[in-house]
Amino acid sequence: MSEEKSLNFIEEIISQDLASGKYENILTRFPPEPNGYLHIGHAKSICLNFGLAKRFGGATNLRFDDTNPTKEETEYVDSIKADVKWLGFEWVKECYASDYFDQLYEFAVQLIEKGLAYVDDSTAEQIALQKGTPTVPGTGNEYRDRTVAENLSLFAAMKEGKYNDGEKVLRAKIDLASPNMHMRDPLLYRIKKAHHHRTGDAWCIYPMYDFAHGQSDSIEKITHSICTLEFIPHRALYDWCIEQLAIFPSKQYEFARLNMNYTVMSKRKLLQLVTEGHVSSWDDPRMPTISGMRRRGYTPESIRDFCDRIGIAKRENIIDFSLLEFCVREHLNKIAQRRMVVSNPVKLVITNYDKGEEMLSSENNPEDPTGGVRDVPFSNTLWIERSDFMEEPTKKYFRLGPDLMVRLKSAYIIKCDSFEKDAAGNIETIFASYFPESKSGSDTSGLHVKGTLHWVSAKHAIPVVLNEYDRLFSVEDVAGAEGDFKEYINPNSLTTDTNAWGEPALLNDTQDTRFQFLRKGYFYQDTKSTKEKLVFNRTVTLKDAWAKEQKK
RNA sequence: UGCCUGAUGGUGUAACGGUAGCACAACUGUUUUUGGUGCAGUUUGUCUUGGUUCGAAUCCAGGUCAGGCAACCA
Repeated sequence: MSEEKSLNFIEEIISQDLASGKYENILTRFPPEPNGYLHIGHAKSICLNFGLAKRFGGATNLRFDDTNPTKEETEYVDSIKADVKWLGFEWVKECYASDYFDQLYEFAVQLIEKGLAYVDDSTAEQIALQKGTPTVPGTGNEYRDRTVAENLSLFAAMKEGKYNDGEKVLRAKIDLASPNMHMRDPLLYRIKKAHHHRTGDAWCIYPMYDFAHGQSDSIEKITHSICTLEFIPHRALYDWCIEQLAIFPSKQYEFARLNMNYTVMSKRKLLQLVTEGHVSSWDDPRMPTISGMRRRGYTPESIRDFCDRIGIAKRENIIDFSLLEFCVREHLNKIAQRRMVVSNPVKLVITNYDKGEEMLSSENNPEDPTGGVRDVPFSNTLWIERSDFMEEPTKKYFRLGPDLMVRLKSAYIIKCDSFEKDAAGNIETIFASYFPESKSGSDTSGLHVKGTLHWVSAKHAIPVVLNEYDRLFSVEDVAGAEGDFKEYINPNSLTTDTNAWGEPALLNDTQDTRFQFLRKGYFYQDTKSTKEKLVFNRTVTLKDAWAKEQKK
């Protein structure tokens, strides 16, 4: 299949580089900063980088871009590794920009020696001012003319810790009038007397992104360094550093990052949702994080399929959330175990059933002929969904109502004879009679019904809790909406249903079984679920044509 | 009044000078013991104006629109 698919622009470049003999093998990298959990946008980048290597017979490094000690933590490093593995990818080397600090320092010294870098004593504000604006060239200052010897000793003193944060920076000496703002003597090193999660207190100066990323690529001999569109202006600097240092010429290519409607993708906003308690944690099933999707029941296969379908291009995009849901249903439909769970139940008594109880058999997955069957206990007192009964049925209602017939899934066809209400006027019990010859699998009744209901035997049913999730935000374009994005959080993004009953087979299933609760949706046991208290997260609903009909 | 990107149905993404295709969404029909699934089908598109060419989504020029760039973040 994927061989037939046409090449995206990056695959095009790679196949040319391979055909021309520029490279024998390609090496890509996935370079997250360990300052948060990975989200679906990272999944796109992961699938791209690892996928490219897989497709063209190369390899991929996992590199932590840990050059800002104040934001980064080991907790994030661990979660990132777990998420990449869970998605199904293996890196050939685990790297850290912080492992290159010595080398990077040497690179900086080389630049100083070539007269291409200088120590600047200006404040951040002064530097910003001196950089000019996109339409006005920047101006230099007296520090720009320091001698090589002076710069060398000042930079060494910076490293020694003789200055405080913000007192001095190392800058490249390029072109203060460049139309590209990033080339107007960019900062290379800043002083940060902060504890680093890996190097501890060994360093008090840290390289900026622009003086770490390209060099790290080069040190690892990355052939194709793929990043998102906002780094396009950085490419000139990326190339400049590599050229001045005369090191391995890694090349940077940019693609459009993933945007999705009804959610947010920025780490800053995701962090805010967690710290301010709008969601329970980074792996809250409503979060677009890999860990959240995993807990919700998404499969790695479906996420990879999604990343495949959205494609790689340079055009800005906003992908429909429903495409992700499509991919999840597509996979789950093939693998999920079918079970019956009834929520908001109403009692159904089958008045002419005098066998007491019997075991019926039901297929585990109609999509999978090898999926087998399971036993489901049947008796004269069942629970069915309250919404499957209508006292005064409308025309297109295929479910139960006075004098209406339906099939009970894997059991019998029944006919509603009467019903009783409680004092408050709610339906309390439905009375029906069944047709013994309509038994599932050996139906000789000749009866035809339009509706099939799921059910559980009241005395065999086990209580379950259902977490039903909806979109986290109620507007499509969350980032573009006016005001604080948190105002648009969907108040109904989580509904917990504690009045639900499942068939006993659920007790025999393992924690990581993927389920389809018939006519309700796909479900997956929550991390906090136990045999004593089963808790299921709804991964995604089934398509529901009746719900659509009702809206009309 | 700078520089850099980009512009193809509702949403994405192909077509590399030669029939605008695919997926999702929507809608119709059909099958079905899940109003699920499957199957068949329908609807909807090349930002604009010129130019080159037998022929332009594609090449060229101008315009329009959208996004990005002036963190001691990555």
